[in-house]
Amino acid sequence: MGAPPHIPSPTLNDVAQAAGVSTATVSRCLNTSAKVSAATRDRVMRAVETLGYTPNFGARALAAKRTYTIGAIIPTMENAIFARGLQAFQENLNDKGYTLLVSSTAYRPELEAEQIKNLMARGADGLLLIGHAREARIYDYLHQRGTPTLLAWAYQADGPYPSIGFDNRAAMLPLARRVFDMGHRNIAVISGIVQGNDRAAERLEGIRVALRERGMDPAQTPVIETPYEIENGANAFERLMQATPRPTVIMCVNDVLAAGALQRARDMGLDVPGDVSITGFDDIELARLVTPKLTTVHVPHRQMGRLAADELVRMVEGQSPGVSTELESSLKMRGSLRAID
Amino acid sequence: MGAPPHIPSPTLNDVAQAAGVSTATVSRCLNTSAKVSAATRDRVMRAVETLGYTPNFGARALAAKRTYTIGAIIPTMENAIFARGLQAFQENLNDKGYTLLVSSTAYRPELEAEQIKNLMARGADGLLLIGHAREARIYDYLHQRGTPTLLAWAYQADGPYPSIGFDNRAAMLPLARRVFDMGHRNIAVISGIVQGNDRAAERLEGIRVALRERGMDPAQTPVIETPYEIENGANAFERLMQATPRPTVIMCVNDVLAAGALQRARDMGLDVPGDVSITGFDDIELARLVTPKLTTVHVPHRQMGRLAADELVRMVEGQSPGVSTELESSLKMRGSLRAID
DNA sequence: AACGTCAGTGTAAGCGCTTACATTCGATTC
DNA sequence: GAATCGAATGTAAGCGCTTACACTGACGTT
Repeated sequence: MGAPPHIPSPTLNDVAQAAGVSTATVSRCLNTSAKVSAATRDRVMRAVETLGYTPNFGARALAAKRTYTIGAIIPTMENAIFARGLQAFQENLNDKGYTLLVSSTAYRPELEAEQIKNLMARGADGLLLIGHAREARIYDYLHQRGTPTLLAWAYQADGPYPSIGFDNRAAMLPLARRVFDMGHRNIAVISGIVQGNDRAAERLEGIRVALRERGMDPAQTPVIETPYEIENGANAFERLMQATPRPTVIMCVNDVLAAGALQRARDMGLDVPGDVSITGFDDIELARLVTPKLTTVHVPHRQMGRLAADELVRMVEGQSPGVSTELESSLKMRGSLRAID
Repeated sequence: MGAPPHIPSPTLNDVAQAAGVSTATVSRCLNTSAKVSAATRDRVMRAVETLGYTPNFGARALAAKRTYTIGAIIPTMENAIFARGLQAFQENLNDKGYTLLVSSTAYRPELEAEQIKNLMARGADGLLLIGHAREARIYDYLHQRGTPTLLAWAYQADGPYPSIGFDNRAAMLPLARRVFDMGHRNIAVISGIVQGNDRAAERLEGIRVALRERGMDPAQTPVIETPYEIENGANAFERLMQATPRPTVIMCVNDVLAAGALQRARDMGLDVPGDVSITGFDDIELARLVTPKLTTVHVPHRQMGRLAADELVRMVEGQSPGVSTELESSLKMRGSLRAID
């Protein structure tokens, strides 16, 4: 190994000297592209190349008050729910010359405020947040700072900030209705933690609306709230199946919990959908990997991510005050749901 | 909405004025904690609170040449291979007062250099990279800058940088041997793209070593290289199964590809392991979700992430020159592999 | 020939922070 | 009571960059 030489990174000034110009000219070459003669630009670029110069991000942000960085805060990186949408978001952002900074709250909403501050401190030009449910003081802070903010994974026409996504309640409704139409009357639900999570809350509410439509009492329907994790879905399933009479269908508010339920069903020797039906929500890849494939609600994650990037950049660049977009979801009927005969 | 007031963030100076002290004192309160009287600290902290002050990260980095930020570059965020290990890495880092910045190359090694520069420009104090395979000039750059760097997900005693992980070849070997012991002679392999990916390359090599041990010619064994994606695993499976004689086992270098293979097997009406066995590698959650559960090689991802954070922080803080650690992997026999009788 | 114009370039003032060094002042020592 | 000390605080010099403004000189105009 030997002692590292530890050469400090070359600075703008080093480049300027090497190219025989002022720092202003180098900066202009690197940024505004215009206003520099071709000959000079060549010389500068060569110097940049030779020295292996990379602009210091902090210094640049400090001077320009602009970072071309967008921050996103999601509840979790561990399961795939946000991965695909975020990937599309990032790709689109990169195409537009922006960089994405992601941070996760591990489903602890109380951490969000801190993470927002962190991203702002790092100079984020705009923010992508998930869902609507958060303390008013966070919105106050954002509004005061004038930070362009877009809410995703949930659509709400009259929210405090523009949003892009779908109406989680309305999206769950057709699935719940279908479940009834197939003859199920004994329903149990595995939900995510509803507190601080409007997506989960709305999906649950969608099921309740359907129950009421059929003259049933939502209070009679067993619901287990549990953090989004496969194992938790499995445990919830096992508990729910102990009720008498046993549910004929377990509706889960997302595919991850549903996959856990399915796994436990198999481990308990129960046939799905023979002994019990299971439904999910999101239509992540996992839904088609398990056996039987999950009946679920398809959400256009990629499209959502792409559109979110479009709109957020427009907001950051002052070309849009922030427009909300509602996306369509659709039912995916697969093997895990069967009619009661 | 109304026009946003757009109040600029309060600065250190604002806090200093509010507390009636100099900026130096405020800075000391926030950082070195010592050297400030209790009374003053109280006053300052109150001012910080009142103003909702958050230090400007760029300015701080610029002045302190220290960011308490660690950068990590992984091949992909989309599938779970790195998620768990990285989660543990991040948690441990946070406990130590560091922040993690992640960026992904989408399995395009040529993007890595750029991302490294980006993370360095953002002031990363240290770097976590995956595997050993990369151009020498990247190592040169890192070495010249003296950036503490740790390589993970692969162990190599004599690599250019300290590494933490396991010997991918040695980890694959027992599984391959077991496959032979169970009577399989007609083997086909689905591999990730080997180019620029030493993990995939070594795992593949592990299989070849086992083949040679049994006096078989690795050149006779069909191998399909394909990017890590479920769908690709599925397609590769279908192609491999067209060979005559048909393989009795498809060994995949990771669980994601194996899950794809399994899915396609089912879609083709083939029974696993009745008609064909399938094996994976990594033992991610997915391996236990599919039916049948995947026989695979278990890798202690969480432990790896945790230890990586320990060591990298030690390196950053000058307490360690960088020590490599080899982790143990273990065989997980599950339903997707069956003996030939 | 005198002038205005403007593209190309340089000068220098910060951006918000940390920290080496200087200063202050009460307590301690002789 | 003067000298010494050290804890607490202030002063101010940058860190590497962007950008408003100033400057230069070649060109076209009149």
